Amino acid sequence: MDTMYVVTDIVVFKIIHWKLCVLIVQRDTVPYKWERCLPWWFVKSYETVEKAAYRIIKKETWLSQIYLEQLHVFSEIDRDPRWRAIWIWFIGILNINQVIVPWLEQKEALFVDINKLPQLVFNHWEVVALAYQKVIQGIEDWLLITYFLPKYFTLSELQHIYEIILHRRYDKRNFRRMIEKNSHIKITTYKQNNVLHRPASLYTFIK
Amino acid sequence: MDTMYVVTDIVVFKIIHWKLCVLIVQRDTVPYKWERCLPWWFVKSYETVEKAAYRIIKKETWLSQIYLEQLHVFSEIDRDPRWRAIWIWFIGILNINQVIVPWLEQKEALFVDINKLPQLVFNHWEVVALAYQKVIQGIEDWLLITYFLPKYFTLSELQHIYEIILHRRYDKRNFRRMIEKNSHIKITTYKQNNVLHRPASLYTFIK
DNA sequence: TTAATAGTGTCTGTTAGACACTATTGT
DNA sequence: ACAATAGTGTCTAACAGACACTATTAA
Repeated sequence: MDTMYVVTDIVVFKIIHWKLCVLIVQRDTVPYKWERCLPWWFVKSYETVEKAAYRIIKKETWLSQIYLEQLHVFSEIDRDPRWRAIWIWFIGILNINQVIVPWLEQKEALFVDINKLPQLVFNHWEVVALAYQKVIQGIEDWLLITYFLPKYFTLSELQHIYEIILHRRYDKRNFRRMIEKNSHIKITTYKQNNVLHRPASLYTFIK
Repeated sequence: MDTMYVVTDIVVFKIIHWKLCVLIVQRDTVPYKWERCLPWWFVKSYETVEKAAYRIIKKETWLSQIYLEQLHVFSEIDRDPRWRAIWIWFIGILNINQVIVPWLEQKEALFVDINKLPQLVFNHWEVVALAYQKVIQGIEDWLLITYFLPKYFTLSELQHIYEIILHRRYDKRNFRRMIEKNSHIKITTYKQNNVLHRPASLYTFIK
């Protein structure tokens, strides 16, 4: 009957400029002080691991809205020689309209193309790969994709995000037919405006 | 920076008499002493959560082989008023040939049909439901079903297990065609023996 | 009128599901 | 021979994927 530190770590995904990106921060504690890593912190005794994850995201991005889902628990005894701890990893998803305030994006926290990640401490690169696999699964199985988009979106945007994450192309007509059969995605009467071309109808998710 | 107790809990599944069953034990500590619950215990500082799960299963069943997979972390602060703890839940699967020694099965640990579970402490019933959902997912997505069967098995056994877990029927011919296309399941040259009918060919999983 | 993207229909090959009889073994 | 389960082929409807042109808006 031993007690341990509990740490929450998060792989935050967001599509930026039609690329899948991951939120990277700088460590402000030893070991590896100032090196690049994924957002993390200790879970406090008065909060759940989910609450801790929300708190960490808010500290790093000033955003209080994010989709979170548990990814995996790591509990190797020699991961950090100073403490006995376990690491509860989350996947987080921000939608394309959720912007991070600029000075934060410049100085401390930033999104990096998943294909151009810098060296990360510990096994963080492997965890990103695991998280990406789970996102792919979630998109094939159900509506995880909804969290990458705001409430209203065009079918081209939706198709674009499918293509980026699943790394394949869709034929526009076949894609639209697929969506028509999906009972969770419905057309609205709204349209895009201020675009330099025929405005697209906006769609929405119904859960 | 607080420390907590870490508990591992396991939902162990096994097909017995062609029914999906869950391993139930008796609590030997307060609160709820002697009531039915799922296998659990504290994670010690010198082991991972997985090692703890194996240890718990060995204590309850005397079996040292089991398939384990992480299910979910619960960390509500008021779940147990005596300690601040977090609960790491696992799914465990035993194959149809792995028997529990009889006196244990009678006295302390036993498998109960998932449709006839007794009252369980805490939210254990909900966790079983969550675990069952994940098993269904795992069977649809990939080869989780392999863990319900021993190394060699007949297609009728495989079909039977699919039918029990996914709660649907398959046509024998369509099922066999489906399996032929599955590159992870291969026929062997072995056959059943000592059966009162035409002996079936044995198949095996290649991973 | 042009530039830019939205929106639409058909054909074809593959797959999933419905369906019934013959084969092989032990007793 | 009988009891019991193994093992096999065809037809059809639904679906997935390939493919090219017209529609609508702002500038």
